[in-house]
Amino acid sequence: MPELRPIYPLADARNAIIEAAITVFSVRGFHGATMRDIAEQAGVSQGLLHHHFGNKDGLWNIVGERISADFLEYVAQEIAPDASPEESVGRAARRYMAYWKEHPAAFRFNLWRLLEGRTEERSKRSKSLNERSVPLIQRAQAAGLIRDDMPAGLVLIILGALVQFWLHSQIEITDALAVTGDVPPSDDAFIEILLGLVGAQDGKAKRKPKK
Amino acid sequence: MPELRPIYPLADARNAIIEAAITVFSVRGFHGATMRDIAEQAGVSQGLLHHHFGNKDGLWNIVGERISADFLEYVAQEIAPDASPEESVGRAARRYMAYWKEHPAAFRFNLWRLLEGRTEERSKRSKSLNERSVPLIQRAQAAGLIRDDMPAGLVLIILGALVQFWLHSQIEITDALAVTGDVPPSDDAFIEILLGLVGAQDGKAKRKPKK
DNA sequence: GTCAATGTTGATCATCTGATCAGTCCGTGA
DNA sequence: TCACGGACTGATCAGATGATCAACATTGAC
Repeated sequence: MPELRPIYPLADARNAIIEAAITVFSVRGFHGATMRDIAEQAGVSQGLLHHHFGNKDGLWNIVGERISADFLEYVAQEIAPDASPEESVGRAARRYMAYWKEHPAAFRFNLWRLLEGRTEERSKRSKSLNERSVPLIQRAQAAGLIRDDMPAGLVLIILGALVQFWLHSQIEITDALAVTGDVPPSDDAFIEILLGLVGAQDGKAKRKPKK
Repeated sequence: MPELRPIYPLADARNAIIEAAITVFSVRGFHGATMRDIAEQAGVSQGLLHHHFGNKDGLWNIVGERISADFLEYVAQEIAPDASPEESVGRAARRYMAYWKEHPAAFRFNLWRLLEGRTEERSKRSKSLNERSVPLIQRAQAAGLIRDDMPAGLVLIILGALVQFWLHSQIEITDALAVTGDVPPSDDAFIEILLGLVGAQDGKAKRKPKK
């Protein structure tokens, strides 16, 4: 959290602007946000945004790069190539959820970016993460921990999709469960359910619930 | 596709406007779309939009209601309360995917609506669908066709989330599979994989791939 | 201390956008 | 036939918005 209304020789008004832009963009999207909103939120003049980032597109792109880099750094360090497959898939899944949970603005920004379309570096961004994660799952498949009736990449996609949906659709989930009088599980319990879904399904090797 | 440049006593310019609005809103979202764009796309004057719908919000809401009603009608008729559980879950899942596949504009509009936040009737909208679908899954669970280690509502949510992700993230999916040199399955094959995921997992009752 | 480069502001511009409104056109019912 | 109401248009308005620019402040190199 950067200080607002920075003392003059603040090292980096630039960072304050980026932080403000993340906040405003994530709430209203590209077209809904205004340069004035962002400037006010950052506590600087509007002209300064153009001085540092050229135009609105430039600012949007910088915000996107910042978020991608931050996310990658946070998640990738948990996906060590030499980790034992025993608990590593669960650990990675929990870390993945934790990031988006702790950075709801970044989460929404990515949804906006998906729709706004101005994101052709998307695959480039996820490439390095895939190259770390997929072998992890392959090893877990080889160890009999993860079902091997589908490619490792698909397992990864399924886990990622469900975590994302879990985070942005609590309302729908609550509603669907309410039909039978159930209540949504906790975040950790949900991860356990996911791991059970993709766990090896021959009776014996079935995943035991965590303690 | 409504005729552009309608002859004067055209029964319904109103519908032409709604169709145009679906198109334009789905591409650019609420703030990105302009009343002029929509008017031009519909082949009418801009003033007419305000005459029929009051303001931009009014038009946005009408479009939302139109899409929701259309979707419900399309999907719900496949979910007969008296259907046998044998193939009904698969049929419903295929129909669900088919709708969004055939109506990509409606699909994108719903994503926009999720982000724009102007949608508190969302749960109301999905309620009737839940009340039809959940019992369907419960019966399939009782018949030993669907895994019963999680509530029926959660099975529904998981299937829905994966179909949606499947539709809007083909790029990510292709990338993740490319790591191991795999290619994405067809739509139908993907549905089969999903049913295998949530299928009862005791060796015997396992779901056999379709023909 | 001087000076150039960079950071920063506030005012201003041109354009876009949602909304309004007077007025025209057409069908309909008395 | 006439009058009325609704559909529709085209021009126009007021406000918002992205961008520009001249002027001032600050920093750091020499």
